[in-house]
Amino acid sequence: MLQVQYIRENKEAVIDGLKKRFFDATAAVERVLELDDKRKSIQNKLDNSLADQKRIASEIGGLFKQGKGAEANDMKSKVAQMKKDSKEFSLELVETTDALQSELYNIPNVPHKKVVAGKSEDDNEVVYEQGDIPEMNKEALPHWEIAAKYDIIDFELGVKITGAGFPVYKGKGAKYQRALINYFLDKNTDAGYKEIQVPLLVNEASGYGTGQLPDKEGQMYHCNVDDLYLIPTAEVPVTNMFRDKILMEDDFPVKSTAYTPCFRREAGSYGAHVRGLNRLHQFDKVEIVQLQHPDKSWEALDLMVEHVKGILTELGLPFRILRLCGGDTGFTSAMTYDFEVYSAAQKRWLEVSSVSNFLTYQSNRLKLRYTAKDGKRYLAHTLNGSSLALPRILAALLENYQTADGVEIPDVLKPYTRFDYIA
RNA sequence: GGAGAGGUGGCCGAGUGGUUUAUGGCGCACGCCUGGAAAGCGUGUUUUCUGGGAACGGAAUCGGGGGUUCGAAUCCCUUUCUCUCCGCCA
Repeated sequence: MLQVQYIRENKEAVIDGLKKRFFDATAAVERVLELDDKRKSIQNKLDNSLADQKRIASEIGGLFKQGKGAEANDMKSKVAQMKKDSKEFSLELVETTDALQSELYNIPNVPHKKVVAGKSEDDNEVVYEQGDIPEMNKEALPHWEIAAKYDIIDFELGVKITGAGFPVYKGKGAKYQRALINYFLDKNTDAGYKEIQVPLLVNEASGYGTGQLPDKEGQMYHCNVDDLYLIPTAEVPVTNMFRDKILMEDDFPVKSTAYTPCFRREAGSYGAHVRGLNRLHQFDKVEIVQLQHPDKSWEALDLMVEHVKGILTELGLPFRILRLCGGDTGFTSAMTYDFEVYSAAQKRWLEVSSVSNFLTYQSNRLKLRYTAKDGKRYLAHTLNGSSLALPRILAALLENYQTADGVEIPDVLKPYTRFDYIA
């Protein structure tokens, strides 16, 4: 969430910036400032009342000590009304703080100045394109047919075991996926990211920390008995490792990478465009997360984009990079780049990575701070991105590398797969 | 799952209702001392909110939440986590 102080000092800029999301924040900003003023004045009254009570309590203590019980009992009656008042103040304070909090939860991050206004994905800007769109012959198969032909991914079997959106990878399909995971993790650790293995179930506090709760509750699977959520992305456990942390300025950058399965309910989305591996309830993803000094986060975002670019280049997939418009940029992000690879047989672009800078929006909620050289504490910046999401990469690799005799493996992956060909 | 013991500051560790300050130690920072250093001595050292230009104040904070009391680290309720023993288990 945004910081009240930031909103106060940049009121117009916040309102203007959010217009790029077609989000009218005028009223919400006013309410935030009013609630914050109210909170301060109540806090003041409460503090004063408590200070008086504290003083009297110690006076009573002194009187008892001196054996002046009668005087002490007189003073006790004086405190009764003060106690009543302070009780009321503290209830009011909680109420006001809660109201302020929920106003703040409902205001999205302010897009960076480079982000263009726009309502939907149609307004996203293509900022980079690489690789030729492959010319496939008419017999070129979409990946779900390739998967069936070579018996490497079984969608029906997944339906039997669990339900739609939970494919079973078999033989070289399973190995291919494992090879990709290892390859991605190696690329990330080579770039200085520390490899982490995290829990796949998280508690409520973690869900709030990264903003999945309370708004997107329906998108996560929930284990009711234990009140735990299956992670929709490694971002949740990895970022929450640093919840309530105070780092030293020299600790930056903190770079983490983790492979995890991801679980998403994706309610109501069925049909042709979610066929095969295009959209699943369970999928694998390798994530990169950075904690950054506020002065360095934009540079870090660019480097993360370059990093993902490098991987896609090695895989030999044609791709493009989009800078998302205001309306398509995630609620918590100030700027997001999406990577899309071209799926030759489906003749469409598939999103395989999303790289974002959240500035202090996440860290404010996480209470993730650092101590600067001047001894003061500031919120850190957080960034994350996928490098990469497996299923659509696998789909594109299967489709783009198919030949009449089988599916070739990109050279860079051969040491990982330990086979050169799927036939 | 059963029984028991615990959670105190950056760390260790004392503290069974009341002295305006949570004992003491370690670590860390600064100062004194020194030719320089160590030792020694002195000062400071949780975090959050809040008043103030600042100096300097006020409030909260002893795992979390609630209660009793004029007053709670201390008593009561609740919750969570850790440890020990037993049981189960890859």
